[in-house]
Amino acid sequence: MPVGTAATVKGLSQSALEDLGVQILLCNTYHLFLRPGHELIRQMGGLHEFMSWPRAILTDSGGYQVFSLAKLRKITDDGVRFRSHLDGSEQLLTPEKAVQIQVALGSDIAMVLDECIETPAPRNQAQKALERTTKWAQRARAFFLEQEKQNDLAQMQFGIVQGATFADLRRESARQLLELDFPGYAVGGLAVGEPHELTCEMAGEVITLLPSDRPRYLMGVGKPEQLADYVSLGIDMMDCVLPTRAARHGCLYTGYGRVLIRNARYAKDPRPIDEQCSCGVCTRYSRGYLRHLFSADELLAAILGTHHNVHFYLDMMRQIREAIAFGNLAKFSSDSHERLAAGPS
RNA sequence: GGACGGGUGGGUGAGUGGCUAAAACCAGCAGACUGUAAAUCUGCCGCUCCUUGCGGGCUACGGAGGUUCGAAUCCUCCCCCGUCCA
Repeated sequence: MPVGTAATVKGLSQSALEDLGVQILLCNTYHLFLRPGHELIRQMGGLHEFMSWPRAILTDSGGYQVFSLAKLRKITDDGVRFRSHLDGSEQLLTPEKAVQIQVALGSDIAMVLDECIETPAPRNQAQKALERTTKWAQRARAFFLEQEKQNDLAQMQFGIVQGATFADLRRESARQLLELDFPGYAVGGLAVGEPHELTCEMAGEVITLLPSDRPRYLMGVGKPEQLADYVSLGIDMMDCVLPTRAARHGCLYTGYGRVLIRNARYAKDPRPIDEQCSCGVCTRYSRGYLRHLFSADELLAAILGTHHNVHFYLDMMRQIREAIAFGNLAKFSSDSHERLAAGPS
């Protein structure tokens, strides 16, 4: 899932996203709540209509902002009190409020509000966040089911496993959430500081407990060379800002590593970003031209870079699906590790 | 011919006796980015030497002299640039 926090994937139009084959976008509850406001979006016909996106939308709950905006919030058992980074106003986000906002937005998948903490974290802190996340999930689930009864929602709600880097806490979290019978489950609070091996270990601990006939979603990952690892573990869904953000910063992905397009070595390079890539950028523009756009700080740099990186990620996932179909995901995974580590020519 | 104002590292431009190899910004070079406070952030950015250290040497604030323990900073002359007056 490409990330479109503020109802836009930075640098790409909705038609471009459709053409790239994007099936589902991630948008953000907290950010859309602050601006332009969920009631406004409801009045505009819901998020799909508002942003003209006919395909699926998953809305994150604001749980990640508990982590990323740690300096601007205070957390209590009731919910999270944010100091808005936009206007300084104080905003209270509770599990119920997060549901309410997402119902107003009308996303296809709504995430429960969770407490995402930095890793590594002390065990008692991890335990506390886990317990709160479970309690919030219970409240969010109850509130959602109530809303569903009243409003005939075309929306699903996913729970989020926490537990930092403690295997037993992760398992405990999963078991508690299973009682709430979510139609899909996410693993959150990973890739927030711990090494990749530990991310895999934690995801692996939990994945086997979660029903394989329902989507299992690892939140906020990952680097290109990590995607196949996660899928190998049983992960069905992922989202990440990396392809879009890195693109804006001049980091372009290829099948053989990253091209830091601002580097002087690419100034007169007539080749495309990735000679194996079939995207609209690689079939048309040279590295030299792209480097020029980035150097000159042109808008088109971000647009073309993002287009390529999103294409690259989607293509990576296509290849992974293909590998699964052919029964050689393990080989694909190790091969891609090697290729991506090789570095661009 | 005269009167002012000014000449600082690739650029703009601070600095008006020591804490200055010289602020800041830009450019340049390299790096980071994982449920987006990110078109952001970080490091390097005179030359050179090595036992890589808050290390040594050299060169540097238009030019040449001078004052001073010490000068980008003060003095003298010269050369440029701008504005104005003749």
